[in-house]
Amino acid sequence: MAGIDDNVAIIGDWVPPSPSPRAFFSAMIGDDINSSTITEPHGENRTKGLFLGQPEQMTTGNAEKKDGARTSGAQLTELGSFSEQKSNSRGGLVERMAARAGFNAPRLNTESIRSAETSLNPEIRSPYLTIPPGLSPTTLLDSPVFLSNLAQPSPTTGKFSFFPNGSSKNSTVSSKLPDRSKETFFEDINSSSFAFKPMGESGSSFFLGGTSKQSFPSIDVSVHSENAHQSHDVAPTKVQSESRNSLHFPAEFFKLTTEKDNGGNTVADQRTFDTVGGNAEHSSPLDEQQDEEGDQRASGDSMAAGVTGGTPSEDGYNWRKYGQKQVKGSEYPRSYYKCTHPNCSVKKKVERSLEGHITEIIYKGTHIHPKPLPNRRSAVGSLDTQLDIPEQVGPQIGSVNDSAWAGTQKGNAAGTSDWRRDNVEVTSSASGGPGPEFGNPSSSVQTQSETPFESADAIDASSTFSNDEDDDRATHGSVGYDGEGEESESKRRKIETYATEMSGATRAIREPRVVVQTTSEVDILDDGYRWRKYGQKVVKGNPNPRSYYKCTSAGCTVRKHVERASHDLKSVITTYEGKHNHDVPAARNSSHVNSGTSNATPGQAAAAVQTHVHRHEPSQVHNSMARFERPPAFGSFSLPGRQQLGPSPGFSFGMNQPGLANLAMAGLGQGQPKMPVMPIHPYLAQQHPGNEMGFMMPKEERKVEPVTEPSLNLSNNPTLYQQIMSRLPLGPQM
DNA sequence: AGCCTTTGACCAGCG
DNA sequence: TCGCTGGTCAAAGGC
Repeated sequence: MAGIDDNVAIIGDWVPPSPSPRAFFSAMIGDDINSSTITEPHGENRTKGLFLGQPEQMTTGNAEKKDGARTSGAQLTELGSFSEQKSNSRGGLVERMAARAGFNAPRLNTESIRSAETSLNPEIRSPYLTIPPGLSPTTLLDSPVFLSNLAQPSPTTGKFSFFPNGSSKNSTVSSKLPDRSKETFFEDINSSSFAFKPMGESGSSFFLGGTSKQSFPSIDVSVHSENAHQSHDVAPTKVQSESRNSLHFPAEFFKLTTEKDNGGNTVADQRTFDTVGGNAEHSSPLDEQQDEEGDQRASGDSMAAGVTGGTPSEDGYNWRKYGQKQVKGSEYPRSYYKCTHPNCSVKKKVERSLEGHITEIIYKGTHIHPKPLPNRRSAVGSLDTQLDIPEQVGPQIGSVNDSAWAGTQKGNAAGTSDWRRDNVEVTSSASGGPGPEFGNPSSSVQTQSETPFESADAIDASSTFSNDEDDDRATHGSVGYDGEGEESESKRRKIETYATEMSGATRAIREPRVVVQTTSEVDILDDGYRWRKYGQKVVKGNPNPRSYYKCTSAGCTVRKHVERASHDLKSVITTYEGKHNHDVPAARNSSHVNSGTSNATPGQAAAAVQTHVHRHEPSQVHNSMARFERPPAFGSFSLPGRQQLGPSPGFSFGMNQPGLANLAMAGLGQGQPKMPVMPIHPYLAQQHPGNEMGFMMPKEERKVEPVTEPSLNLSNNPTLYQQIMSRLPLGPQM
């Protein structure tokens, strides 16, 4: 594959002029790394554990082998052979899939990691880099010092002070590392069986597998592709930086990559992995770790979540388990999770050993939101907890291809060949795709818009955050962290500031509640929309059970609960809550599961700019301050014959917040809904077009109970709710 | 009150 | 068409 070759070539070009990364690393942690070799017989588990994301490595290695003439640098060679060995060390499904697909999807094997970490053998320990609490391997990766192109000093620079062995100097050293060194640094790590020794069960292994390992290799691919196709417009250094969040990649880069992806799976795959892993990467490594540590303490599984999503909540995101199954060929039961964020369709499959250790995690999709703030009630899907910080909002890649785990993001863990293919598809679509996501390579790819650096710009615009990836993360992920831990003050402040701004918006986006009491036996359940019952409960005051429903339409956050009136069993009280962003599904008979295809697709929604309640309002579209709808130009991004990738067009991203709006405008061009835009309730948009203060409005619940207006055509259920909603007062919601 | 997990059943794709 | 399999649904109960 050209992509691979390119990679190799690039890699070769990047032969480090500076001290070997290994030497560097060695200096930090001693000779352990050097002493440790891939042949070190520490058991298979160890080997496996040490090399999460090996597929990527393998790819690189294979490529190298494939075109050894182009491969320069002992490191690469070593890496290649090493990868190969890894490959050998790991058998089973992944390999089979790899063989079948010609590609190895990264697979997170936290179990292995655990084994390694639990080892008491000093020798085993040696190759590990012990990271003190508060510092994650990804922190290193994220550190501005690795962003040579980012001259700005960052508070995060201090992260290295936490480097093991108390080598504060490490920080200095790292910062001085040539880009190439940086890159090779990790390669060496890989090749030398470097691993971050998990702190506790969860361990940092997660980072290694999910972030460090996967993101980097994949990055390499992207970079290489870029270089190969882009005349090296992007300095390796820069690329390296990008590896973490792709924020600074020129649009062309993504475009090229995408194109390449279309033609070559390898690149696409790699990139995809980035994307997948990207989710995790969005978050600040440091914060993430900190946050995760807590989680891990509880579950003991691993940080895997963060990037790889160990336990449902360990990765910082909120997940709802919707199924579990013993799949054939799998030793352990597989659990299925969905991100509880209203508009996020990310799913993951987690296999756990009997001990509860995660043995495999496969992500599908890309989070379109930052990690929810910890320490808040685990609001599943709650806007309060999961800020709809649009940050990445752009396109909901994951949702986009829900059709079959397409769009997938193998988070870190990775994937099967099928997922890989999906990724490719996604990527392709992304190439035309809309919105980029911060820190998400794939998203970046998607961005391929005309505005280069949109991501970066967006971030910058966002402000207060410096433009380095760390900041980026702060914007995307850190926001979701409480920052408990060693987080620097400055960073904390930034986060807080951002969070504060976001919170304002969050309050503003409180969705209205409309209570509708029907007097007929026609249950509003049959209101034309598709609902999924997710709970039932008997609430006091009413002996009749209340059923809870969520709109099954992708991207729709509308919920409702229905119960019979205690005083009149014929009366059905339905309480709607949420914004309502799509039209009534065309066909009631369409597959429920595949509602995504039957329900208004994002594109459709975009075109119509309709919501359950508010179908009108062209003004919404034109209200630049109120909604951030996908411009027509985005049409080019939509995938022919498939669900549109990005955020649902009907998905409204409010930008009422002056600051945010400005930022958005400053950093993003039209059609680049990737900036921090806040979802805003349609009411706000309607009622306060251009009202920049709209988002400051306190949450409010509108209640219309019971609905008694005879004018409401109850017989026409599909429009009942709309009628009701449309009749709501238009006054300010302040 | 709201959401989660559990778990058996259902559904669709595939050979 | 049938059986297998993976993925999802949804009732019930728990947190």
